[in-house]
Amino acid sequence: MGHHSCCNKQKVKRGLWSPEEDEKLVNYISTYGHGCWSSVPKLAGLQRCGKSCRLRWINYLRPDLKRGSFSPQEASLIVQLHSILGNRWAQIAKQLPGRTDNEVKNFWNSNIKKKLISHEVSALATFSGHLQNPNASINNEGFIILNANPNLILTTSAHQDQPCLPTSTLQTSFDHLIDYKLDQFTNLNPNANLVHLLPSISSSTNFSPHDPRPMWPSSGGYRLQPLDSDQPVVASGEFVTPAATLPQYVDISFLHPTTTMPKLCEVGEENICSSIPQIPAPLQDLDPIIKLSSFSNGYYPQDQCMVTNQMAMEQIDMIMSSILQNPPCSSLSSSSSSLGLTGLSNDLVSSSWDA
DNA sequence: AATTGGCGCAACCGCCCATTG
DNA sequence: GCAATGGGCGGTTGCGCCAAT
Repeated sequence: MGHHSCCNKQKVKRGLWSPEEDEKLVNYISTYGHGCWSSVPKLAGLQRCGKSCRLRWINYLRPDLKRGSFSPQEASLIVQLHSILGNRWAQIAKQLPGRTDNEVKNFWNSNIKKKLISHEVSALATFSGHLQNPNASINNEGFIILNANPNLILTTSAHQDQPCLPTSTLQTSFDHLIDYKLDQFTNLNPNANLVHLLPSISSSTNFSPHDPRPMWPSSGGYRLQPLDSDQPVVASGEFVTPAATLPQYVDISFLHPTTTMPKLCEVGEENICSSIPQIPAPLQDLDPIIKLSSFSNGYYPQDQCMVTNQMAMEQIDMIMSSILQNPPCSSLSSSSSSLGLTGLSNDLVSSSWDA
């Protein structure tokens, strides 16, 4: 596994491509096209494997590639598409003419991700502050209650790069929380006890997948649910609110009190769009302190693969038209607010490429 | 001037999936 | 139906550059 048949042959060169090799590959593909990649190296007079030739062409030699640093518009688009698509670099790159998935991935990992981490650390400071706030409390069932505004809840995300909070977070120091976050980002602590914040379904309820669906609360708190818990059903990890950053304070007032949570088993790729409530109101009226959130589209399941292409494309269309209509530096705030994207994206797009 | 550490990026690796014989 | 093959994708590695010491 790993190597294709053409790569197992003798005399296959690896490593950086020389200008001479580039020239041979460009000349050949310009004249004949690539056809079957496995035959390209032989026909082009290269001692490379076909896969290597393909990669070199796609990522570097293609004439339609756009070289140079990413523009603010491109960076803005990447941030917003990533909040929808996750690490689907090829899908993201398709929305960026002249950019490759490799380029987008590198840009994210070397530039934006750093900003995310630093932003999340500052968000955690706020989170910690709210936990120490007498207006926030945890009741005896483990619900976080924000008494001052019952429409504000704490959310986490199951997205990759967006780790959940440890249960210990709620009892221990802020420093511990920061350490934990960094561990998560560096994969040093993958087996930590994680929690999702779930709708406040009573833990005393013996809940089975065939029972009536629980309701999203119109107020009140969310219950902490360890990811590795043996606790039954209680929709453990089935649905979490989407988020590009953690922790967040999200206005759930748009969720109608009678909105029902679909069961995971009921939400196939074909009908998830209709299952997900749309956001009727922008978030710009939220208190500034809660504008840490990036709330792309109501909520979606823990498994990001469940997000359909159709849903993603609708989002992408919205984002792209918004970006085209609004120069990012001057008006991204309003455009992102209209998309339910706040705080994080603005900071990122205004600073991530400054250097 | 030499060394070191961080960073960006090109390239490779490992896997998945579709196609083909 | 099955194995071999090829294309594609996301994750990871390692090299080279550069700034800091």
